[in-house]
Parts: sequence; C-alpha cells; structure tokens
Amino acid sequence: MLTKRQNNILKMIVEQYIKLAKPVSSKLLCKHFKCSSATIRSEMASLEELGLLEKTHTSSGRIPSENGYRYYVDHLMEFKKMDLEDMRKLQIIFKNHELVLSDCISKSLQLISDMTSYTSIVLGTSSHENLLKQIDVVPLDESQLIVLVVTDKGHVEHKNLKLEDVSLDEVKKTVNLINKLIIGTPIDEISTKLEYEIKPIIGQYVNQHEQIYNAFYTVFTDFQNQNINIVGKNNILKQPEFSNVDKIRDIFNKLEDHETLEQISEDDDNNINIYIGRESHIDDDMTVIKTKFKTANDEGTIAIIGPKRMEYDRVVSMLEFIKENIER
Amino acid sequence: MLTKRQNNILKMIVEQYIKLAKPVSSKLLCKHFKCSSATIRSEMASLEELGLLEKTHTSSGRIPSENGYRYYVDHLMEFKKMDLEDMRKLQIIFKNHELVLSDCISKSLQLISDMTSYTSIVLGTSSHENLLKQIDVVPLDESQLIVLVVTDKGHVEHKNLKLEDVSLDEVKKTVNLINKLIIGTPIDEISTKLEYEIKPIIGQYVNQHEQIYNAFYTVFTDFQNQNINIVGKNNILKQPEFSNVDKIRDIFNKLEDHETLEQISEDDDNNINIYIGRESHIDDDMTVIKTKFKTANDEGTIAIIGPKRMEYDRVVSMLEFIKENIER
DNA sequence: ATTTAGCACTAATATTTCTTAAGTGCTAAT
DNA sequence: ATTAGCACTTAAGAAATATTAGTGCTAAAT
Repeated sequence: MLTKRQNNILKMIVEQYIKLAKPVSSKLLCKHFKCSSATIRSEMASLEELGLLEKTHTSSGRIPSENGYRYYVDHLMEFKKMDLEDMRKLQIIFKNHELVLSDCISKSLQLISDMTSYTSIVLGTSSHENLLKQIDVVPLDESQLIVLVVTDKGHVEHKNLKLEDVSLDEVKKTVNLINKLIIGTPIDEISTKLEYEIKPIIGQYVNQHEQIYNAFYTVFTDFQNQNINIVGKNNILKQPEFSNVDKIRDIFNKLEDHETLEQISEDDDNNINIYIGRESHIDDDMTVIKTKFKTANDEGTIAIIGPKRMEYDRVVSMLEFIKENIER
Repeated sequence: MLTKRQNNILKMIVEQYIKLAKPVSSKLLCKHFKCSSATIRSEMASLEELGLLEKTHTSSGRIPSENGYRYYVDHLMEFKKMDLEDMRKLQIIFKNHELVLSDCISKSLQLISDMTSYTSIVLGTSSHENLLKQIDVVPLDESQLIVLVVTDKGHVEHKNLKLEDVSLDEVKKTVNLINKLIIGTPIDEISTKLEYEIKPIIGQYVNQHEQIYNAFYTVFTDFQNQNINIVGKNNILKQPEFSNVDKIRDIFNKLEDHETLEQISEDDDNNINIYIGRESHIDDDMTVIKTKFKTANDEGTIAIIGPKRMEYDRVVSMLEFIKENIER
C-alpha cells in the first residue's frame, strides 16, 4: 500500500514524463511537494523498489515502468473534462443529422487523430454478426458482371465476376433464389448454406449451375471478415519514441496484420479498456485505448493507439464522449 | 558526345551503385576495364565535368547524378529478360481465367512489390471516363438506405443515407428516373445533369423531392475521383536511403495526397515512362516508373515507385510484361 | 598522346580523452 | 522523518588522434 505522498509523487512523475518525454528528476518535484530533493529521492527509491518506476541509467531521473503506468491509470488518473474547443468540434459532427452513424464515427476519429497525433481504428462488426440483407447483380457486358452484397449493418462488398457463356437470365434466377432463401443469414455461414440449400435447387432449375454456383461461392468466401478503418497512421512517425525505422516498419506491419486487429476487437468489457506496452500486442512502447459501442443497429470497437507515454486522461475522455454520442 | 569507354564506365557505375548502394571507386572498375585506376579516375573526372557523376565529398567515389541516371536509362540500359521464376509467377495470375482484369492487375502488382521491395500503384480511370451504369438502393430500415453506384468500368461506390420521413416508394421513383435518364453519363457530369434534368422532373412527380434530391446530389459529389490502389507502401521503409523519419513522413504524406497521385496519372505517352528524382514529384531520391494501359473496356496507369537507385531494367521489363498481358 | 606509378592530400569514420551537466545514493547532522 | 552536503555515475558534447578509402596531380613510361 502506497502512502498518500507516494501516490502523488508517482502521479506527478507519470504526468510530467508524458508531458516532457524525458526522465523526471527529484529536483523538479521538490518545488511542488515543498520538501527537499533528498526526500523525493528516497520516495522515488521506494517506488522503484515496488516496480513502479525505472531509471534509464544509474544516475538518471525516473520514468514510469509498465506497472507504473498501469497503477496510474487504475488508481491515480483523474477524470479530465474535455477541452471545450475539442468538444465543440466533435459535437458539430454528431449534431449533423444528415450524417449516418458510421460516417459520424469515422469523421470523429479522424478529428481525434488530428487533434492528438495518435492513430485511430474503427473495427466494425465481424462477418459473423452481419446478416445478409440483399444481393444484386449488374451486368457490365456479355461476360462480366458485378455482384453487390449488402448486409443489415450497411456493410457493402462487391466483386467483379467473369462468366463465360452463361446467360444472364440464369444468373438472375440464382440471385433471386439467394435473395429468397438466405436473406438474414450471417455472412460467415452463407458458404455452408449455399452448399446445402442452394446448390441442390439450382442444380435442378438453373442451367450452367456448376459455373454460377462456383462464382457465387467465391463471392462469399472472399467477403472481408471485418470492416476496418485506420486513420492517422502517419502520426506514429511524429512520436519521438519511434525514430528507429526498423521499429516503425514493425509497427506498420502489425497494423496491417489481421491477427493484430482481431486481437484489438476481442474480449473487452463494456468500458474504456487500456492496454499498456506489452499488453497492446503491437509494440512494447505503445498503448491501445479502446471501447466497444453498441446501438440498436450496429456495434463495433473504436481504438486509439499511441505511445505508452500517451495522454491517457485526454484520450479516455474523448473516447467516452464519442461512445456516448454514438450510443445516443 | 561520350566515347565508348566513357559510356561503359558510366553504365558500370550506375549499375554498381544500384547494387551496392555506396559510391563506386576507380579501383573497383579498373579490374573490369583492364586499365589502371588512374585512367578510370581521369575518365570519371570528365564524366563529372559533364554533370553525369557526383561525389559525396572531395575524396569519395562517384555516384550517378540525376542526369547520370537519365543518360543511363535513355542510352545505356539494356533490355533485361525477366527472371524466369518471376515470369512464371506472374503468368500464373494472368492465365487464371476466372480472374477479372482488375484483380489480375492488383494481384500482379502485389507480387511485383513483394519481389522487388518497391511500392506499386494502380490508378484506375478517373471519374471523367467512368460512365454511370446503374444505381440501386437497398433500404436498411425506416430511415436509412444504401445507394449503390456502378460504372461501366466496373467501379462501385456506395453511400449510406439517412432520410427521415421519406417514403421508400418516392425514393424508388427517383432511382428509376435516374436509371432511365442519365445512364451513360460521365460520373463527373452527373451533378449538373441532376440539377438540370432530374430536379425539374422529380419536382413534379415526387413528394419530398427536396430532401431526396439533396441526398442523391451528395452521393455523386462525394464520388471518389479515382480508383486508387497502393501496394507495398511499407517497402519504402526497407530502403537504406530512407532512414530519416522526417523524410519518410514526407513521402508517406505525399502518397496519400491526391494531387501527387493525379500527377502520376498525367501526361504520359503510351510507353514505359521514367521519372527520376525531382521529376518524380515525390522526393528527390525517388523514381517513378509508370505506363498507361488500355483495353476495350478499361484503362488506367500502373506505376512502380522506388529509390532513385532502383533496378531500372528489372522494373521496366516487369512493367512491359504486365502491360502486354493486360492488353491481351 | 595515353596510360600509369607514385605520392600528397582530403573527408569520413572510429577511438580516445576530457569536460561538463544533470542526475543519483549515502551519510551524518537536524 | 528530513535535509544538507558530498562522492559518484552516466550521458552528451567537444577536441585530439589514427585509420581508411578514396581522390587529384605530376612526371615518367609506353
């Protein structure tokens, strides 16, 4: 159990380090705590003993350890009211009633990325939760057509197909069958349904069913698993901790990696969740702050990614604000 | 006019520099040219005089100047037969008759990026050349619907609209009108046509025409001007010349910048065109190699972007190969 | 008239030494 | 428990030095 003063010192160190990006000295704090630097130093030593602070070298000031950040966000961080100017800008987006929810979300995260210099991600519902709403075909010429797939959450995918020597009527028959029989099926179950419910029927009623069936089969197997929107990736290049090109490459590759992104949308509770350093699964020096949102029609995850030395309070307040506005 | 030997020396220097990424010394060349390093040095001095070579400092070896590269690609570079293995892999893509052209293109450029560690870009036809093929609407619930726009080139865009208190029938009437009256119009002329040809009519026949008209108007004004596909952007981080974070940020921003991309699709002749260094309009240390392609149904530009110190012959042969295959 | 050997010269790079500044930890006095 | 004071550590910067890989130039050789 930390004393009150230790708590305050730790809090101060985390906040100063976030602000200045360099190790915090005892001298800097003693003014604020009205005691000598020696006193602060002995407190710092105990906090280091407890694994909450670290040194970069024997005679350096202290920086928060991963546990130190953890302790900070769990126990010390205060709720921060959003900057009025920031809030005003965000409100403009949400008060624009012509905008559809998903546009509000992406616009507001774009704004947050610009304001904070962090990176934002919106992860829509996965294909498991998207139900087929409708499919359409648009023929381009004799041998090419476009299949449009729309889900109940408003997610759209399209695929360009080549069908040699297949009559358009037969394709339309198939589309009608699909629209009649498997509307409302989760996207990721459609391939199975196609096989067991549609294939036998088109085998009977549709000419060239083999070719048509295969074409539609690929449409659904290629369906993107998740609607992903990453904004402000280049902001990573602004942070002083990321000046090593190899590291940057590593992070950029991670952000394009499906597994990483899936991990981000996993196992959250309904609050703002914070994953610091190694917990972020991206890079030891990064933090992911994220939250799920859920409305009548839609759900997903929004995440802000930045250096471990990130303005936790500011980001949390922004995410809270957005989550609230989305859910209304 | 350069002597034969000067040509050969310049060629050698460019190729060695491309291979090894460090200034080329006279010693390295004298073995190959069966003369002393002093002879090479005096030749190098003349080539520098002519502005074809440069030094990084007084006593360094030589590197090609921008003009040196230019001279190399215009006069010295030999046609290189593609590596058989590379060719085989690319052919698999183009021989797959189930793939639609645009998928062949993006897959083959993905492959090229992987093989070369450069960045590839496909720029589709701009909205000016895309003609409206069909629009569809899919209602999601009482107040939301999705508008799908398909062009004759197979380009698809969709937009989620919110229409409060508007009956679906009225929307469908509008869609039918649009489909009847302005199919075949270039995308970028649609907003005008909407105003002068559709607005007056829906004003007569459609209730709530004001709201519906505005909604559709935004659909077409938000239409992406160009179909852009960038592959292997992170490869930039692999090149030794790009180890400066600020420079990287600059390049990444350029690659997201519409103006830059537009410039890439501009004013080419029908061959493989090479823009070196400053000519690339991206960065003094980068080169863009690009070509237009044109088929019965589609056209666009494919470009490979890499360091100035790029394997020109290899990239040119690959682009030629792809262009040929596309156009067949 | 070229080519070359030889040598003085240059700049980058690495290594070493020194200095300074900003910190710490520890001890003994308060 | 707090603090003043001091010895000590390290990073960071500056200056001195050596090494290396290259050049340009000159005078002799072909």
